[in-house]
Amino acid sequence: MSKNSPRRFTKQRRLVHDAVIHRVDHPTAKDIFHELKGTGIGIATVYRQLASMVEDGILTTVDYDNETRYDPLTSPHAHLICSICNKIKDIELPKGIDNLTPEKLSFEINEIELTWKGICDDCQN
Amino acid sequence: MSKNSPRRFTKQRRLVHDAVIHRVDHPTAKDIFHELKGTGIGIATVYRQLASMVEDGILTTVDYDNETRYDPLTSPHAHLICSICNKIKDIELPKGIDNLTPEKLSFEINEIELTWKGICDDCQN
DNA sequence: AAATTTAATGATATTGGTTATCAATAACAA
DNA sequence: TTGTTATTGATAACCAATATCATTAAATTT
Ligand SMILES: [Mn+2]
Ligand SMILES: [Mn+2]
Ligand SMILES: [Zn+2]
Ligand SMILES: [Zn+2]
Repeated sequence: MSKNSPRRFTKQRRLVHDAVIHRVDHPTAKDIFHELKGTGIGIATVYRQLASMVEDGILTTVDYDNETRYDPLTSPHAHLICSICNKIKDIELPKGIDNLTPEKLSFEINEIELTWKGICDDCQN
Repeated sequence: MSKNSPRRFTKQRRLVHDAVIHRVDHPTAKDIFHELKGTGIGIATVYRQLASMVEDGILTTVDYDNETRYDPLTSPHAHLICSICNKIKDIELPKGIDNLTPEKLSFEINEIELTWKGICDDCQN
């Protein structure tokens, strides 16, 4: 949204970017950190870079179980969260959802968050 | 859901229950603790009692900003969250929402979570 | 290609929400 | 009343996330 600071193209920024940009499983900062273990990157830098990518609109966040997860899919979509394995799956936002938006109120809507929680097919035994 | 443990009616349980059961603003554990400041109740007990009330199905939880908030409204409903004052309002779940449920997948849905984030009328200046 | 500027890094301390520990207490049953 | 044991409260511990700060290294200027 705001690009007011001159962002330097560090090797750490590239590392975090490349580690998260293609992932579809909504990793935490620690997940990314562990993936980059061999590079010597600091945990604080991972947190900082992920936060700056959110600022830049490259990532969105998904809060689950009081932990921030990062999502490279920035277009509006819904989620399926398995309460057993905690996996988060992207799913298409239902077509008619915008028609159901409460417009009577003077609430200025910026964002919709739709999540179905349950048990994924892998965990159904 | 499960009432497998013999729950004792302590005065602390009554205090927490009475402090949260009629609230409509989705308080945190610390909010309840501060409301009960004069009673000498311990912060750990507040956390424990709130958790046990969730177990008993008396409360539900709403996670926002990596903090657990407690909700005495246990029937399915949606939320409006103001990203400025962080107030959470209950709102009716749109009628047609169940028809939009993704049933193609073999995902066993237990719960729906629908939240609109934006700016409440009070914060629009 | 230096020299300069300063954003970014990494180690680590700190914060804040939440849970674990455990001796003391009190609810409940006998 | 007595015995059992769930619950309490103080506090240590845990964990995600942020703040601090000396050092490093992009980016810009000589
Ligand atoms: Mn997603
Ligand atoms: Mn609610
Ligand atoms: Zn699963
Ligand atoms: Zn507001």
